[in-house]
Amino acid sequence: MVGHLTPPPALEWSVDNCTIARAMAILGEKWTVVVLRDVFSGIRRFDDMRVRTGIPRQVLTNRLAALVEHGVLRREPYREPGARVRYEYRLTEKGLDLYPVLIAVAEWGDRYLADPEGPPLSYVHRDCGAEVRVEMRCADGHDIDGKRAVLPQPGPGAHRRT
Amino acid sequence: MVGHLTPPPALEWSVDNCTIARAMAILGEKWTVVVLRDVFSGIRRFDDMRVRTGIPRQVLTNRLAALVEHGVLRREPYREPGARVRYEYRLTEKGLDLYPVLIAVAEWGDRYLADPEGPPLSYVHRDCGAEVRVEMRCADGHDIDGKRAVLPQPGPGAHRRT
DNA sequence: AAAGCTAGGTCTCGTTGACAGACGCAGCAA
DNA sequence: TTGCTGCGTCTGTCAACGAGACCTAGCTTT
Repeated sequence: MVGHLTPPPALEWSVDNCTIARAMAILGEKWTVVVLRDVFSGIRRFDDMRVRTGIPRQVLTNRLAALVEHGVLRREPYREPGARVRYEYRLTEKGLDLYPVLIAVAEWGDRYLADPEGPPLSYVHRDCGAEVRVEMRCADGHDIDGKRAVLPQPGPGAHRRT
Repeated sequence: MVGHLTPPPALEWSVDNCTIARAMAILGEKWTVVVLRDVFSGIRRFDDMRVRTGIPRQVLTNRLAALVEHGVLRREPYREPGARVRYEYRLTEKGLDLYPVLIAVAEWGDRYLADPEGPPLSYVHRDCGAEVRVEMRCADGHDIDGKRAVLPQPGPGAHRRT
């Protein structure tokens, strides 16, 4: 416990190695998160995704290739009886680790952007069926009460701007 | 407690009212989350953001306008001594509620995309200085252990596809 | 073996959005 | 009057998206 910290001078740390920007370079391309939503829901095949989402073929091709290239998805061969070998897309560990991102986005969207009848998709705990949410907690185990209780700080990779 | 649930038939619920897609229509535009990162870090003025991020003027103008229009930011007048009135951009409640999203993205980026020296930015608990993380927890209070313990389900707004 | 189906992948072309750089503009100061 | 500041807008170029048609490998059917 160090007492209340004060914000650092905000303009002094750089931005070119920003991990948020890098993450969003992957996740922020149009349709990428929608593809991930489907994959998390067990949709693994090109045409299933395309039909469900309406993503143009080329774009879907690009997104899947990019996600595979970034190690979020992996391409696995499968074979339906009496058909040739095809490939499906499955989450890697790196991909599964996007679950909190997906749920955080869904939670925000559900709160502010849902239709009156509610969101079309929810996430529940497999063991008890209760809705899953994300919560902020600090490494010392304190639950973060208000959002003002979080303080952005320069991290180890921060370097001053010229 | 209902025992383990089995996944629903995945192809049967629709997608056009998806709150994830709607959220990403706001957050997924290029640079939007980077702008938010700055605003959360206390950067509130056009040129400060532009210099720090390198976002082209037009794009920054568009993003700020879009975020204001969506109610994520609000435009507040301020006046430096001996200058005319200008406007700065501040988070609304709706914007502050994006904190879990921002931290979830940062956490994933930090884990997989950071430079060897570490990320340039971290989020700490204002009271104790410990790093803030997001965690998944269900409404019954169970911490979600593995990521396979979450099950996507059709929600109240789900409607079948034709 | 010829023809057709399936689950994708590829090509083309029109439209939108990003980027860089220059210019405009409302106050305030000199 | 001129210049500075903090934005905003205009212009032209290039990449990405969107719609639709066309291609393809391997299987089945005749």
